[in-house]
Amino acid sequence: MEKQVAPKKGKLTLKEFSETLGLSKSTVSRALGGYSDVSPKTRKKIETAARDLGYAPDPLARGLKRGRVESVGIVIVRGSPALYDPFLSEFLDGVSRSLNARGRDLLVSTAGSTQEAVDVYRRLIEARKVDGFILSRTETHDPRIAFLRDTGVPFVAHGRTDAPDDYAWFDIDNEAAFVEAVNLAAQQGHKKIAHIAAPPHMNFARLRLKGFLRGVAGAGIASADAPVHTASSLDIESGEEIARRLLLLPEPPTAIVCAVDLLAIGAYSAVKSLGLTVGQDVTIIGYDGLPFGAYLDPQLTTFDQSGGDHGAQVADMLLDVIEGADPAKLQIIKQAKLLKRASNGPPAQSAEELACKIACGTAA
Amino acid sequence: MEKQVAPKKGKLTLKEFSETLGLSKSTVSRALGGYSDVSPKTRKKIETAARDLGYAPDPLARGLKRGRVESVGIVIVRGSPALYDPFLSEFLDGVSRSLNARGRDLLVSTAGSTQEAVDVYRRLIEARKVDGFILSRTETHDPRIAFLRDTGVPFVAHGRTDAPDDYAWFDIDNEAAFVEAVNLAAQQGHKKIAHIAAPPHMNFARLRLKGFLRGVAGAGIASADAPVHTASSLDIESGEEIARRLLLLPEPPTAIVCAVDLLAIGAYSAVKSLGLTVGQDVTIIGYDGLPFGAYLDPQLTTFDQSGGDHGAQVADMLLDVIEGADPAKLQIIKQAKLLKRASNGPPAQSAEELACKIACGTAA
DNA sequence: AGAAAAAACAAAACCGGTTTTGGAAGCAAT
DNA sequence: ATTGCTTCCAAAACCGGTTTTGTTTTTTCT
Repeated sequence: MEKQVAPKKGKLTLKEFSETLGLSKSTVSRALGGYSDVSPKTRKKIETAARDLGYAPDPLARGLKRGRVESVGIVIVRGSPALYDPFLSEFLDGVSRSLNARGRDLLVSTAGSTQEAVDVYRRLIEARKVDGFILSRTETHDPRIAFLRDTGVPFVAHGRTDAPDDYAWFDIDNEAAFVEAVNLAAQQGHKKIAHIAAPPHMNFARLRLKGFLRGVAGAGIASADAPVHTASSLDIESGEEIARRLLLLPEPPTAIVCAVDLLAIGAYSAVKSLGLTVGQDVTIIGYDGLPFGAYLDPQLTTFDQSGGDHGAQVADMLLDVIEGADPAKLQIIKQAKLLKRASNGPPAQSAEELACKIACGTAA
Repeated sequence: MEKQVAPKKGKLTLKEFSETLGLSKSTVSRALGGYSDVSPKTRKKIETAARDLGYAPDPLARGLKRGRVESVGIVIVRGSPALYDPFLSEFLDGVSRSLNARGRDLLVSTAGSTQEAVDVYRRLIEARKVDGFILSRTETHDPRIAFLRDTGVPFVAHGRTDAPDDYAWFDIDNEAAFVEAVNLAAQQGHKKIAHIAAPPHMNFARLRLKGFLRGVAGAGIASADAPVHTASSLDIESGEEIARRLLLLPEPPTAIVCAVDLLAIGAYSAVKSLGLTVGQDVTIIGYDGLPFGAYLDPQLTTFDQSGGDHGAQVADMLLDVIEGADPAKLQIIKQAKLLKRASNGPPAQSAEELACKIACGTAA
């Protein structure tokens, strides 16, 4: 194979463009850049010609001088259960739409852990491939945020950490959502409500637990009647196993509030395998709004995520930060929307009676 | 806010680096570029110093001169049911890994249709943001491929079109997989096997149908005993509706081979709602290997996708094309792997008996 | 030993823009 | 009429590399 010569794309260059106009490069550049020392007449002429001839500056060359590349990055930490859920695709779609509307693009990379993500950040910064970052799935103590804050690179987090004071973030009010979930169950007459929590190093998990505890306290339920079990991994198996353990307690909960939908789906299995009916014997409430939840029997009561909107919002915030906005002033919290479906309802019997029913079922 | 001055990153520049070495820019650049007109001694010295001082050329500046940016693009066409499935995330992960291993990055954008995707391609090419593209979910007549072929920009398709001759692609042997699916059912004694097809403008759908037809012909089943219904959209509802229609035929099929898992999941609902048992009364076979399939009752027999491997493979191919390989010689086809689980089995009764059973059930 | 060829490095042009500096023309004030 | 300001445009430097062209030194050949 012959050594390949660059095809010399027929792109119109500033030099050529300005020559056909009979003006200098600098004048044309300044006119298009909106500087003041160009007469209105000349400016008009240049702008018209640019449109007609289809001139647009090469972002690469511009980036070299300006130090910006008009791209932002996101590093997805794999291994999380994110693979199951449509949230990521929707989120990326929203981000992409927002960015494209403002002439930017999105660079995506993956990493095995948040630590590894930091290495990727370092590489991308070093290589000058992005102007800033979007972070997703923040952890309670997040090394990524520490790193980016230190380097001074613009970023926006989707989700907070334990010290969400001086950077830009967008988050759902997880705490309020779980207060609401507990209230829903309490109002329907549940006296014993359990929580299957996610590992507390995920910040959302911490907040959901906090909301759960605030909810039960508010409903006047003793903490002994509000057992909390933490799942080590956020998958269906884990949900099933823990729900089963909860239901086999001497006094089983009549309602189980799950940190994420996958755990709730597992809980369905546990309830069914014990011969019970979801929504009658046991209320199950999830969180994530997985489309799949609508196909479960009965349909899962959960909270909507609307990842697209989040993505768009976060991307917009990041562009603002890149353009100089104060990150500490860009902090947005949004309420989650309850999707009330069919997996919740008044308890068919009390906890004691439920325990009895379970004992009979498993004995049989 | 004051006009912000570029922070002047402390990056080591070629000029500085070569000066500390007492050499010229050109010599240093050529040494690191592996050119021959540098003495071994000098080269060694330069390479060592580069490592010690952490010098790396700025990709932006390099790209400006070379015409390459060390990034490739992928435009995801939204609106497809892709949102449900983990394939996309896994695919992106695979792509990203492969690219990063070779020092490249991935730029992701979204579009509402393949036509719109072409506009995005045009913009990204014009803006010189990528060196090539990865296409996913090819259609039978794909405008994206026509466009990219005409412009001469390197690309690799994940999936073929109807005329897969002169470009690089990677595809699963959809046809063979569906022959296998039919054979599986036929060998277990099914005499009447239906296919819920996907819209034929998706190329994989065309090939799966082709495989299905070849399979039934090979099994000696008359086409009257192998009804094909095409789903207008690839979702659960659609699968349920069509499966229901199939089962209410005078002589219902005892096995249903579905083009994708989502349709199969819908078929489960139809079977169950008619009081039948999946895997006994009716065999259901899917395709996609959605993790969710393993949690259905009974577990869904389907074909594995392993999106990560595909992504990695496709990315590698693209880099080869960018480096000058002949696209027409890069065409890889891979066999799908059957995940034999519990939704298939010998028919509990003949088609006539099944019709009877269904009639009783719906009457009751 | 002298000419030709090869080796090793340096200087300068270039990629395609932006930004700083410079300079001519036009007008008001002294 | 000279000085002093603006206004508007052009020249040149710069961003940080790569590549082409030049030059000096060393080696090889007759």
